[in-house]
Amino acid sequence: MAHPFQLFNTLTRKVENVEPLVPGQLTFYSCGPTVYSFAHIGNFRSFLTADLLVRTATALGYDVRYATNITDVGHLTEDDVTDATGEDRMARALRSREGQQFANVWDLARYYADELISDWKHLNLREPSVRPRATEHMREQILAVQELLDRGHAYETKQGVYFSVASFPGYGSLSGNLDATTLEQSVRDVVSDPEKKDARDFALWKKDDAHLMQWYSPWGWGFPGWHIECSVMAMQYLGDEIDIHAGGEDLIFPHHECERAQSEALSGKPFARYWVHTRFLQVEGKKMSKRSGNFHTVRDLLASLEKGGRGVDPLALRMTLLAGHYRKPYNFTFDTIRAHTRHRERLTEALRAVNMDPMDAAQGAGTSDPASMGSFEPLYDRALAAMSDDLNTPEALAVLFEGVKRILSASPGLSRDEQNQAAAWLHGMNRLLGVVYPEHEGAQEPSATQQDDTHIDELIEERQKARAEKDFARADAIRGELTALNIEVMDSPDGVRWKRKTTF
RNA sequence: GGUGACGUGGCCGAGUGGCUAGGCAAGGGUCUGCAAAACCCUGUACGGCGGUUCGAAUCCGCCCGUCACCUCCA
Repeated sequence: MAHPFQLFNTLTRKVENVEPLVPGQLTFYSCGPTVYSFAHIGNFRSFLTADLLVRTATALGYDVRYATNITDVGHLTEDDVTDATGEDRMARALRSREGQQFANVWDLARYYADELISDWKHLNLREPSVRPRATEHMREQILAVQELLDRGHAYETKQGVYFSVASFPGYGSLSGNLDATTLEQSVRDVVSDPEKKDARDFALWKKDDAHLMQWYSPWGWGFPGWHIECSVMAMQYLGDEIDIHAGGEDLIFPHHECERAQSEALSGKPFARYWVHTRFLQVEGKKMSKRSGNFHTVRDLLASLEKGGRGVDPLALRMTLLAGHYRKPYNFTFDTIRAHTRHRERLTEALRAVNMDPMDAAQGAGTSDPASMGSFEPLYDRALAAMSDDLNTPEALAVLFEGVKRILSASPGLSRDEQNQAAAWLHGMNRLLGVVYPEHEGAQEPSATQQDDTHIDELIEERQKARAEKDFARADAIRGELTALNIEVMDSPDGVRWKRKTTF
């Protein structure tokens, strides 16, 4: 391997060389969202970290097996609370105005899961090797809970089944929440099961025959605890010991701490070797929340202006999200989106300069073997080195811009050979970063509609005619009309091009 | 209260002991019927105060500020 793959491991609080269990292979589990609403940019910052991890590992030559789940069970908003205030997130979503279109929670979950995958593709995220869903692994979860009971790591009360934290000495080492008293105090003011033996114990199964999603178990009707699904699915698809486990920083505690305890109690082996956590982003300098008015879903940003969206180019959004290092606080702003929309335009210019049609660059995906990049190979190497170094995306982007500048300064005038080398480099950079051109069929420009385009093309046509007749007054008038439609026209030696102007 | 992270030019962001990324925005120029794109040029920053050192944005200490987790959240 050209570069050692290094990642910050939450467990050891150090940047470490990634040494997989089986050399050359990498098993990776990334925690997905609960699908009770549209995914927001914060969700995707974390999914993007997973995506970049997979791309980098693949580029380094690892054979990656990548699982990411969909949580389609509505867990309680407070894990321990058994009274009426501990409401299920999905049940709440169903009652909301938007949720009333769904017949039941199952429909709601299915709808948002589909939307998640649609956003996923727009943002050029790689498809996982497997995308398991919690509801489709109920039997395995019940068996796991039973196994924990049999092994003496869990106990049953009138209200549920709990994992006994005292039975697992390593509890707390991932999050640093080692102090039992602190934990006890923090859960003191919520209503909890009086039969729980230890305040830290968490639910494996909740008995509840009134819950909107319920299954039959050895303990009667109810539903599984939040953490058990990931243990079960990770172990089923990747094995008892996995190499890397990732998620948002909020998952360090309690989710990953609990997941780890359960899994290791089940298998008797270390669960994940490296834990990778993505920091929350801020939006316009503040924590993203609906109340602050800075809450953005991916679909709102990508949707066209006509449809009430912001008309952001999907890959510009992707680039904006990866412009900050995943472990550092990152302030997401519209200024930054604007800057990256510009970068996308330059990238498109570069694709043109090397004779790649930006719209179907994916089809023409020629070779991107570093050897065929010629003098661009060092630039690829630097980007790969940056990504290998704990996913240093800002550095990798800087390398990308350097290469783009190099291509544009030399063009026109690039030889056929140079064009091919530059094209191979751009393909390689796209495989690594996914910001050069879309990789999924139909993932580009969800904002554009056929109708708009026809009208615009007519105006352009008319203007061209006027220009040919040297009727520049008429040509400029049409330009004005187009400008009013937020269309910018660009004349060039090889024809007219136009684009929608950024309006945010 | 406990634990942790971060503070770089107008803005976004690398760098982590000497060689001082990259981009956006701005100003000037080339090109163009106009405009855009593109290209060329200009711009020397590291929260504060001490300390270590021949030399610190980079190491150490203190202070100030911002954020996060400990409680549903990616």
